[in-house]
Amino acid sequence: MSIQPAGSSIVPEFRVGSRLYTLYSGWAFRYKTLSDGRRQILNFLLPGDLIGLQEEFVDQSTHGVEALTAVGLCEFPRDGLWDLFRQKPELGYQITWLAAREEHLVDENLLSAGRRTAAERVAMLLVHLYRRAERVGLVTESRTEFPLTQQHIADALGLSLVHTNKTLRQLQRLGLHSIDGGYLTLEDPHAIARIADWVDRPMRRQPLI
Amino acid sequence: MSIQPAGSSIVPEFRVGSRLYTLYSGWAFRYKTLSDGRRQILNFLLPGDLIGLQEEFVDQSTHGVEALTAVGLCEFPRDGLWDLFRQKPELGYQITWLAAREEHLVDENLLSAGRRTAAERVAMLLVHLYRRAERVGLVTESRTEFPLTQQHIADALGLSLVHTNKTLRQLQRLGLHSIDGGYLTLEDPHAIARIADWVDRPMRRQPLI
DNA sequence: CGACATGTTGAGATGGATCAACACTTGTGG
DNA sequence: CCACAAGTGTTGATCCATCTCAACATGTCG
Repeated sequence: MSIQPAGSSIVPEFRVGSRLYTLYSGWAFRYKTLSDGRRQILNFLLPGDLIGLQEEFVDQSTHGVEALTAVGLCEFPRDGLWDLFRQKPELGYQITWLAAREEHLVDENLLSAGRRTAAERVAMLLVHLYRRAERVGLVTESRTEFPLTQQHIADALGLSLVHTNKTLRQLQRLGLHSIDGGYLTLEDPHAIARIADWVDRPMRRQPLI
Repeated sequence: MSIQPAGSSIVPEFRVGSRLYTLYSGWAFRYKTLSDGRRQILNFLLPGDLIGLQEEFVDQSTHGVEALTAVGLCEFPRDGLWDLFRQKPELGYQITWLAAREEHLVDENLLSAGRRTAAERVAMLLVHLYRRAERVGLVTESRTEFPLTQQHIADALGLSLVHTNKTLRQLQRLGLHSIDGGYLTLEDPHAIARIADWVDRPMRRQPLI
């Protein structure tokens, strides 16, 4: 396993033939940028998530991956995914599981960016990340580490930084959540979930790779 | 293989335990809706695309799939994906290939919805769909069947129907494209690609399932 | 023929963008 | 130790891209 510091680039946005990892510890995110610099964060990565699967199939890396905190990475063997599928079909199945789940995350984010208002997007992001963190055991005493800056939130939601700030403050003033000292608390989980139009769907237990 | 008419629902938006198919012929799309009816189209499906993979892993279907034209569907064996991976790892590998590629499509759409202007989104959608159609042999004489209504385009781009119409007309007036009689032509592929900030990236040959 | 889906266009309203300041913290070099 | 720059968060004022509302045209289908 290798360790990388917060803010470092795990997969550069344009690059040929990178490797496949699982995120063992820490937070990261996938992103794309337009040629004039506008950036969209595609989804956030929590422990257990896969990094670099698309690069295996698309010849050029089309998104970057960056560390939000210090991260631990677990690298897959170099000899190719195809061999892995042949030799350990169970592992192949689990990789597909993770790929389908990540697509599900992007689906949710696209629904937000395309159809939700600013307040709904922010609420959705907070609830969604909180529940994901919860599922991988990152929540203690009703709060979770929350290493995103407002710029990250804005880039994830397709909003401007300024409007993101105003919307966050608005929700916080309503007593829905608080972000303090790098930790997120859902002060009124029911209300914030209602705003986000969030329904907690059961997912199968996550495979351990 | 089964056939379904245009406009029919292939996978309803909320449903437990549906099946896995490949789209053999025709056009379809995946979508999600908020509880008040706002709809977001996640991506369009062309021949060779997979339908229903997420349902295999998420216990409840979280997106619907609808046919745009009459479609031919090829159903995977009922006995479960896990057996398939074990017995035919090559097929498993190709399924993962397709899953990663579909995620790549959703990534692109999220970038559009989050960061592109209306004109850029429309340009991107037209170029992207045209190139995809081209890749599966649906382009003849520089045009492709184009079964989307403006409502579909609006729902895919996160725009209102009215603004979608005005933007389409604007691009058409500039001589960038034309949509006529259910067919799309890129009149000025270079210009429209520039607006879309589109770069044609090579992809590996698509596996035939 | 009427009902309905689809496309088109103008006018006015508005959510969110942009611009501009400023506060606070952290790190860095002198 | 201070001076300064850079990153982050906050807030008000103004602007504009897009939304909403409204009306109408066209084509299809029963």
